[in-house]
Amino acid sequence: MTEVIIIEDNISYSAIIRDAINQSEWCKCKHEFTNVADALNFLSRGEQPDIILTDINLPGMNGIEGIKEIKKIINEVEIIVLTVFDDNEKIFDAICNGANGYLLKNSSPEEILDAINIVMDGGSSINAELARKVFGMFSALKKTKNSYGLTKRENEILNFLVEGKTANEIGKITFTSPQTVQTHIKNIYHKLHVNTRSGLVSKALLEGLVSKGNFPLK
Amino acid sequence: MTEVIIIEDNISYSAIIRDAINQSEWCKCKHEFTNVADALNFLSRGEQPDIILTDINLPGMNGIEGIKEIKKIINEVEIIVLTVFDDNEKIFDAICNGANGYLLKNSSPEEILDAINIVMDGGSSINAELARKVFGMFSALKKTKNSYGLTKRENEILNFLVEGKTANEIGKITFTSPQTVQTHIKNIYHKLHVNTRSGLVSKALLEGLVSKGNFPLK
DNA sequence: TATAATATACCAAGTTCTAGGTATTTATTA
DNA sequence: TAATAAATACCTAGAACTTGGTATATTATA
Repeated sequence: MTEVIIIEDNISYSAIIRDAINQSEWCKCKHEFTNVADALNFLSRGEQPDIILTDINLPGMNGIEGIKEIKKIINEVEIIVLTVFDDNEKIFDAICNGANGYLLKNSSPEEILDAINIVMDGGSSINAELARKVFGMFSALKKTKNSYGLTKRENEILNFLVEGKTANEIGKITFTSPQTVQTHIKNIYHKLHVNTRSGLVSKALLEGLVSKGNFPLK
Repeated sequence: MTEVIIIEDNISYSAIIRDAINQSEWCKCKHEFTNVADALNFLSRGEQPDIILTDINLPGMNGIEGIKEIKKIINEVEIIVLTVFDDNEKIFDAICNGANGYLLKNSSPEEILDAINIVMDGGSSINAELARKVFGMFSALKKTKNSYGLTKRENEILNFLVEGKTANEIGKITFTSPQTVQTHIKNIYHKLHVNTRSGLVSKALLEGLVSKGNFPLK
């Protein structure tokens, strides 16, 4: 029997979910909370639910912080978040904190039970609309246009710099003199408006000017 | 009527999918290809399918490169990829290139039709197992923070270094001597096993040792 | 073909970094 | 209280970087 607890400040919505859960035969919800603090209090008494269904926008501590605190108490619990469509930041944070279910707040009892089922089965469940939003953000991120007009050679050298190599080392690799490499670096500096090696590397990575595997996505 | 084309080198699996699609009333597949080149050739003749269902491991050009090339010809098409479970890299690449459906290669005809439906409806579809894998990688990423045992001061200085500041500048900001800053940097080098400023900045960013907003996740 | 862009290479002065030290003060912890 | 960790500060020599130049051969491109 899967045990679920709910953290949701809208008590009427919370009641709907609870009832839906309790009507199933494999899943029960005996405890509901309207804020994270109460739930943490409950968990620290040694209770171990299988699933925590939590809202993100909660009074007091929000759901994201809540997830972090919950994981400190029990790490094995599965977390499913309920979110509104426009909460881009929050969805990311939830993913990073290890939630395995993502539902829109208007989800039907069936959708919620489905998600619980999938998560208990070892999968992750994400609503199709949210999935498109999440994927869309990743793909937008990857459009690493070389907007600074670096040449092929400059780009090659930039990549070596990001790997921490010195002008000397790069010269040996590219079979050119270190002075030539230094000249290229000088030109890159001017194009990117930086004046330190570290600033250059930082800008290159943060703006996706170099492609380190799937970075910045992994 | 939704038009689908399939790119899949396993012709028997391709046939199963095609038949399943053609048995539906809202979706038809008239063209199958065993490699990307043939599909590109087809698309460049002006054909505009709604959905491209593509394998990732293909002979010749792989599915990821394929997606890139396809997008160059028609940008509006929806892409659903078929992948094996262990293809971590590939899944990321597919997401980054804007695919909106992710199915395991053993997916049933029903699952595939479901995915097509969701994607045509403006959502994204991802198999629960793959979703957990993807989310798990993100959350693992977020946990690599400061595993090198940097002290508070070292961490503070690391952040300034990532901003491209010199030891001198950092000294002025922190009201300490540049020599002290230099000593801290030296210690950071030892802890992170690097020996250049650029290598340090690179490692700090790539491993999430510094927190620049939600970077590296946005 | 003329022009612009790219890649190449060097000079030089001043600054900054790197790596090896030593050493003191201030918590923190065993 | 003794030991440890953290932050502080300085020394030195050699390496590397930064910034301002100049200059030539090659390759696109208008």
